[in-house]
Amino acid sequence: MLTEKEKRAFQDYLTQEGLKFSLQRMKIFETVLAGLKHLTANEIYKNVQKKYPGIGYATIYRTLRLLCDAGFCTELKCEDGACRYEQAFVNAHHDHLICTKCGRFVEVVDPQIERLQIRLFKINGFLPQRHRMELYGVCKQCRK
Amino acid sequence: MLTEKEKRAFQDYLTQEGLKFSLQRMKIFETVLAGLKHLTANEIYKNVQKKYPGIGYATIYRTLRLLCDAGFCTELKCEDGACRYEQAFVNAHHDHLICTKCGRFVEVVDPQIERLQIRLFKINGFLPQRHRMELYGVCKQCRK
DNA sequence: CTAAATATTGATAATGAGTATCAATATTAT
DNA sequence: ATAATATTGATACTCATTATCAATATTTAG
Ligand SMILES: [Mn+2]
Ligand SMILES: [Mn+2]
Ligand SMILES: [Zn+2]
Ligand SMILES: [Zn+2]
Repeated sequence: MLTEKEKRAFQDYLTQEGLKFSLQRMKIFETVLAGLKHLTANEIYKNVQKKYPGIGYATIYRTLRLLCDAGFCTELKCEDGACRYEQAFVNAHHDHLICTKCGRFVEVVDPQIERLQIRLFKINGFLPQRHRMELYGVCKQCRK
Repeated sequence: MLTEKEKRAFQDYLTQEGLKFSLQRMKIFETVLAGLKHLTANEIYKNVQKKYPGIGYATIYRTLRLLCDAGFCTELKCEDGACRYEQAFVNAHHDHLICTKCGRFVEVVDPQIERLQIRLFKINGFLPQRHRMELYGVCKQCRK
């Protein structure tokens, strides 16, 4: 699931930025990119620990910040108060449908909505930067 | 800015729910409904203190929760990690354009977007409950 | 290949928002 | 008025995240 090309891109980024390579950084990068999506920092911590016990909490947070800054990963501030992370290497921008019963995330993009959002920015004299749209409801499985 | 009718609605709500009237509750209600919008709990705390020194932090949080449950007020989980509150007595649902330079909030509703959101729920087998849409950009003033 | 320069790490203390606890006090019903 | 009950403020606590710092690892220069 994680290609050599992606690993190299990460190493190149570190070099470009004058940062040093470390095994913990690579393990976190691998976990975030190859693993499940929409994980909290704590879930990522537990995942990385399986492969690399002894890793510190602080390193998880530091590296997640690094990955977000580098654009390999995006942060999603959730309603439960925690942040969830998902790889942004392959996946481009998308929004989320979230089940309020089971927490399921469904990724969606509606080009019409995206266009109307730009129009809203324009109408109100804003220079568009980014947006966040979350649709909360009950998924099919949870209604049975 | 705060009418007798609104005050009475609050008192009626308390009675209906078997809750008791208190001066601190009324002061907080007045501040949230009459004051600025999109304030954090701490900002509301400081505002209420001007009129009612000695009020406790816990009472602010408790009453904000009460006001949200009652539908007088809505909570907006912001990117800076804090919640912001705004009265919902007059104002119905709306979304926000937020300036990333100055923090200005502009309230918007786009009926077309709202319709497309419902369609997205349907397409994905979700029972719609609510949504949140925030558009981040740079406002006209901040681009000068 | 060393050794110096520099960045990273993990442990842990600190922060900040929000919640839980509890005895003192206020409101309401009788 | 009195008893029953809810609310309050102080404060301890939780939870996610950030800051600090000495020990360690990586990189660079010689
Ligand atoms: Mn996603
Ligand atoms: Mn608003
Ligand atoms: Zn579900
Ligand atoms: Zn602005």
